[in-house]
Amino acid sequence: MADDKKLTKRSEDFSAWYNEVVLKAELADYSPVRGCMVIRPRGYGIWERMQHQLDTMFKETGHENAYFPLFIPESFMKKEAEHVEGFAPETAVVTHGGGKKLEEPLIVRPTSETIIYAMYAKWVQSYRDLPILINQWANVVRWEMRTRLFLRTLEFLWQEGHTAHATHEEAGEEARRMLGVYRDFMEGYMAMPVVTGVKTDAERFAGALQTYSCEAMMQDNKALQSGTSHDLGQNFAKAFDLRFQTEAGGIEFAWNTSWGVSTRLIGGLVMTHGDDNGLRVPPLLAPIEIVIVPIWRSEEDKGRVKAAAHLIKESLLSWERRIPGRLRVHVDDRDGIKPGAKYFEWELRGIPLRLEIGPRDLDQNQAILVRRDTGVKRAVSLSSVGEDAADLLHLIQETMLIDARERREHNSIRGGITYARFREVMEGDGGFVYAGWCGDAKCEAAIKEETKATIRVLPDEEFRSAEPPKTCLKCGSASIAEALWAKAY
RNA sequence: CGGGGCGUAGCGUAGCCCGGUAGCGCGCCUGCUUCGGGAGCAGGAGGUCGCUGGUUCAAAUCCAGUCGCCCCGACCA
Repeated sequence: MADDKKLTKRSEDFSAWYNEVVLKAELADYSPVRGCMVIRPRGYGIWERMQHQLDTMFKETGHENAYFPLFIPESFMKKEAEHVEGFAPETAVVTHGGGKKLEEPLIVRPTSETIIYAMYAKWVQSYRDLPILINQWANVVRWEMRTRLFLRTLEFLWQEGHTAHATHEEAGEEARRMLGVYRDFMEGYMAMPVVTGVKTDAERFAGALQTYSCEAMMQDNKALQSGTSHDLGQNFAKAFDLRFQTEAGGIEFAWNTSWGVSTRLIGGLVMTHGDDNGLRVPPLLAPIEIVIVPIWRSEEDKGRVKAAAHLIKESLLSWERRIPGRLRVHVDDRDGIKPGAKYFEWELRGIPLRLEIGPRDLDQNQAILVRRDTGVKRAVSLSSVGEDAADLLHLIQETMLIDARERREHNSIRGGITYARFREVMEGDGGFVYAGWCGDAKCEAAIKEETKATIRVLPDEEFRSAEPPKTCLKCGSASIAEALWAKAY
């Protein structure tokens, strides 16, 4: 049945489409544990490439990796009032170990601020010990009510950077710097454009002074918070007695930041780039960039075409490209499956470039390159296939970002929207709406109540409208900041 | 936790009202023919019908209970 093979269309049921893509492209699968998923090799391969690139960027900005325990003493969590209040409802608690009740319950980390700053307090005596710039790659647990593959699971993988500084200014710069790193990564590698800005009180991280965020627009026009960076001020330093002696001889509390991105990014990748044929992976993150499909009729052709396919792979692997690393190539020479079936399979999995080689091509010393993003086919000479493939991959990467940005702008509304119109938009197609805000949390809450839309961020300057809004979207009094409103994941 | 739905082969499902040998599609295995956009034919493997109890000569089917999952609402990367 042909219908069994087709995905639900995005326009029919976006949520069903998303689940099918994740499962059928073999990125992840449901596990026997409620709310927890298994990340399969094709999904984990993308995560590994994300990790590698981010890790490089963290190192380039002076950070080192370390590892802190999974378990956090309950008393640690309780030391920062807002923090415990924010996370208590969603923590998993270990009460027994080795068959005995523990004297003090252990929290399975939902995030590691408390244990990390407790350790920093031990390591820091003087301003000479600062800054501390540490990142850890870890799993965390948050006991969510409703889960979605990659977007919200009880356990997920992430990185959390934790830094300590001598001045607030330096910490503030760090928080902004890492937000910039996230943005560069999301746009440069994921081809996922983001709006950056600062969160309102309602959406701020529990225990932070300021939370900065990257917000991306998914194809259903909802916002995905894809990375956050926090200026923690001295809140945790005070809770954990993280003090240092200044150059002048006084004693001060250190200033902290924390910042993180998670496997949620994979969900963002799917919902940013996927189409009705399946996943589309930007080349820079694709574990396989090029799949070679040999085509044959006779036994005789089969031999020579398969041999040619492997030779082409060797040729591609030896190509010196401008970016680090070799081309990542796979030859699909499985017997008993027709080429067409292979095309559908690799398209579903989102491989950016397909190379078809058949007897007729071989006779003409050429191959066919097919782009996953546009479907456009092109014949190339076997003598220049490496260069052509590398160029196309580069072009695909660029095109995906441009297309995603165009889609976002097309679904963004700016300038003088009435609240009635706003409600229509949020009940209809949704999107990003830039509008004024009076600064009162009551207006924000009322809008959330009535439309489900929230302020995703107060956008950074480059994202703001040329003409600043004058009045609050809700109450009509003077606007103190332009806000980006949207429904969110 | 409130509302709605569903548990039958790896996946999707029919059968249930009206009890009586568990069926179909996809996938899987073998063979032959195929192979430039989801192949065809032939043969084959695969099921404690979520679980427990009850009614009955007999339960996927009727009754009671229970567990799990999915969808919609309040929290969240």
